[in-house]
Amino acid sequence: MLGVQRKDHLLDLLAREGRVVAKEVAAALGVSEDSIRRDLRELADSGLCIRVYGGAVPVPAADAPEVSRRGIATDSKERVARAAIGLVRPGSTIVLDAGTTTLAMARMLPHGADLTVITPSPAVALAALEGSQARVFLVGGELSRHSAVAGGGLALEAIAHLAADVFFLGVTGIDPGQGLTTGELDDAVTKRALAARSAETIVLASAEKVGAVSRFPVLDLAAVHGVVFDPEDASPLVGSEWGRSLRLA
Amino acid sequence: MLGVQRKDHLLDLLAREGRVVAKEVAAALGVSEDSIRRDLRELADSGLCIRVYGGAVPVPAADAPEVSRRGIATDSKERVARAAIGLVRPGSTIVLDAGTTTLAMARMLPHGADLTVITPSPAVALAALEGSQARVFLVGGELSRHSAVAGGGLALEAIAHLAADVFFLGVTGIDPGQGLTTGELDDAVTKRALAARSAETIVLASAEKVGAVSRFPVLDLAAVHGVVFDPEDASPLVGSEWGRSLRLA
DNA sequence: GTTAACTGTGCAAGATCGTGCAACAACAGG
DNA sequence: CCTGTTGTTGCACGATCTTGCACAGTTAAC
Repeated sequence: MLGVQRKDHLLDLLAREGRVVAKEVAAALGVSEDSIRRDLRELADSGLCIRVYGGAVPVPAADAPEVSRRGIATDSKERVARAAIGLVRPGSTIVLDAGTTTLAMARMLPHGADLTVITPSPAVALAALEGSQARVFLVGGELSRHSAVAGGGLALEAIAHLAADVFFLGVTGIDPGQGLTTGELDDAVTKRALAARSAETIVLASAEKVGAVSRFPVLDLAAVHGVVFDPEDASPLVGSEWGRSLRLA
Repeated sequence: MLGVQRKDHLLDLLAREGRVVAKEVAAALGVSEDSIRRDLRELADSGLCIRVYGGAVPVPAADAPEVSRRGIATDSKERVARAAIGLVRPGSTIVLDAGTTTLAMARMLPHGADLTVITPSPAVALAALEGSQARVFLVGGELSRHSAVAGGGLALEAIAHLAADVFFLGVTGIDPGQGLTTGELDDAVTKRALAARSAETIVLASAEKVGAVSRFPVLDLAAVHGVVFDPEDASPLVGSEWGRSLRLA
């Protein structure tokens, strides 16, 4: 029995029965449990299954990479994107962050506005190229598996040589106390670098972000020049003095 | 027993049983395991099988949904992509050019092969990220409006700092006299830079490219290490001495 | 808290791999 | 017919990989 056949069999079992018990498979295939455990470990390392005590289970759909969530935009994100589009000045150079809100923005870019778009997100880049006449610059780097955005040293090097008028920043948390936060460390670094090379930074604040806090800090609220809230967001934070001051900042 | 007969038999076994064990076949055919191993190695180098410890397995078919969507009769680009996938060695770093053939390759990348993928195409990058476990590096730069591929100074600078094992090159023309050609000047420059940073360059030659000539030269045929033709391409060029020598180059 | 099952690691035996080498056959040119 | 060349084949050998076992640490269950 070839090693690859064993792994195929394991993946097959995983798909058909939703679980694999190391002991059972070892007995069924006539190999030692050690080999099965080794196989499961390797499959888990490749992200093809999840190791659990006694065997393994398939990768849950919820953990699927963000790429598959592409295209789903809540109404709130659409409204924020539309509002942000109003801030795009003809002839300017803008940076569009990765994320569903900026992806929505990329699809709404005005025609004939002589825009230059810079983005670290391949999805946003393609949307901007297809949906507008803008020149599109793609920031290179290693793509994060979770949010499909370029980051790392290569990206920082490229960003250091760029300059833009407005940076439309997407984050996962916007909180009066904790400031702007995101779920990936590398992503936070890239966002800061983009902000540093832009004359203005504007945060896109769809409803579910307001009041939320993620793991890694990106910027202080004082460092941004504006926040675009969802005009229909009824959150008390948006209506508060905090929200108002940010909106006008 | 002639060498070609042995290889035919191996391919037959591969197709019928889904695997080949070197030891078994050697005993069955009455030749040494070395010869079988040599055959399998050559078949693997041609992309006709995948070498594994103990024997070999067939090249994995394209993803099931893909097949069902497009029917059994995949087009020339799909067949070339499939054949090229067989040349991707586990653990290696590959460059995937922009184009529909390389896009098909990105969708077929083997799981759990510990690959690193470098590409100047956002569409290829997203496909690779979505369909495999590979690390994906995106080459930045200005996106050409025609083929959505990064190019220009930024791209060249980024490419200069990369290195890869194999570059899967897509062009629009492959001609014995004119060599490899493409329709955009900037694109040709990018392709050359990628080839210069890769240990090997392999050209993807779907049927409609063979014998065609485009405006801008990319490389001489002598500069590439292999050409993947469509196995079902009946063009006289492919069967000619020219096609054969390239195929084996 | 105790017990049994499970896990990762180190290790040694065996299988397999790639390479270099020599023997041999097939072939072209003189 | 002879000879040099080329290509194939089997063998030897060191390197690498896989596998099962032992053992100690960890986890789940009772």
